Amino acid sequence: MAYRETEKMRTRKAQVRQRILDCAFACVRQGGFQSAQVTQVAASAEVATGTIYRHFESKEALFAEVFRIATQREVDKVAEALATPGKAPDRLATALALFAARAMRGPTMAWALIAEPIAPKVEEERLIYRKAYAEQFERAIMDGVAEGSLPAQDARLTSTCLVGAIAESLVGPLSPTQQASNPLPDDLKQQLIDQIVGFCIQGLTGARR
Amino acid sequence: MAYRETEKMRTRKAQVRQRILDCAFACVRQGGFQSAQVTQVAASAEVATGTIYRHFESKEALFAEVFRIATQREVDKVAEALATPGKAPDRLATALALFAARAMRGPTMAWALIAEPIAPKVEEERLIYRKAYAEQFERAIMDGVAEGSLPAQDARLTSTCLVGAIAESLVGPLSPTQQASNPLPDDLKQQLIDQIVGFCIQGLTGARR
DNA sequence: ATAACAAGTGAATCACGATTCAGTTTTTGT
DNA sequence: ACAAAAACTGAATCGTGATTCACTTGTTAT
Repeated sequence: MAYRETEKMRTRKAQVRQRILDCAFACVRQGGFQSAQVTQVAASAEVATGTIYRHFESKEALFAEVFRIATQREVDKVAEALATPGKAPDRLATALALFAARAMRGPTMAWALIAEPIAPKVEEERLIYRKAYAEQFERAIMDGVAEGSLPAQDARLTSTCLVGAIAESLVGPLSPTQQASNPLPDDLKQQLIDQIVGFCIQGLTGARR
Repeated sequence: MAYRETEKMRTRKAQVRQRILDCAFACVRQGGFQSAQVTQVAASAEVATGTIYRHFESKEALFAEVFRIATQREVDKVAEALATPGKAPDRLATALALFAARAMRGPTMAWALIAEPIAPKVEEERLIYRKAYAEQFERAIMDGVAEGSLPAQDARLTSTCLVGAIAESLVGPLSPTQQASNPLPDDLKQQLIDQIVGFCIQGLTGARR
């Protein structure tokens, strides 16, 4: 008898797996899921195509995991912003601005997470992602209603409207293509974000801040 | 010498072309652009695959035209709703409700027009479509600002937020898949639409209607 | 050193759908 | 009826990219 899996090997395997994940992530960040090819991921991770399949069930499985990781990051950031002390409208404004700013900094990834059409298995992850967001915003909105800083409303619905308004105004008409060609200067970006957040908060509170 | 193109033939050709367009339209309505295959369109129009290429440059060209037609229909409806007499907020509320109701009645098509990712040539059409919408809503918002029924704002941006909020709340989380499996009863649909429009108008005016 | 097994390789294969095109049918004017 | 010109047909081809697998290399225990 011989070869027994050892700690060293387990570590090395995990590293390769991680490198593949990182490279896949980079591919998506750069060109979205559409342009993410197994061959490219393999090349940039410096492994053979076949190796990908030693670490992941399929392309879909790999990218589902990439999606999950990217998503978790964003949701955590939003959760963090919402966890600060203060009245609900202020916390929401902060979180929305953060969400918008991050989407703007990485529009391709934002588009990929929010709207880009993808394989069913990845789409499932998107549902989870959306639910996670909805829950964050919903909770804050419900806090606001409870403390009287927001009028009564269907928190689930309005949280969805928030995400839609931001997503569309950031990655819709000012779409991926345009983003690459004409990057806005920072001050205009900030102004745009302020306006979008203004609209959203007004939609929630019925009043200008 | 012989065959000279005759009126009869020109008509017949136009009919075939139209039948292909109609069937392609039906395909998109049913399954979005993603699932629209040339072979299927041909089959349902009862022509050979090759015939499609006698009438259209390419698959992209065919679907670009389908997109244009579907789009024009929607934009016309919105334009009509906005053309009624009255104060801007009321006209906008009517138009938004109409937009939402139509999207809800045909969610797959709505998704295809608003957000489904597609070939570049079709994407170009989408840009035109979005501009057409933006122009309609923008004009109404600017009317409102002028007549004092809306506070000063960046009409372009807010009109985009409107579309995003509606699109996301109708075809996002309550996505194509879900729509098929659990169709809402009419009264709840109406209620949902009212709430969405409420959020939007509040976002514009800063006040409940 | 060697046996036993796992991990890695990448060219070959497969899947899928758009597109082509040689052959067939239809239409038209004489 | 016939020849010229389209229009139609659909099986074959092509392109693209995921997936496989026979083979090579690396690792471990004896």
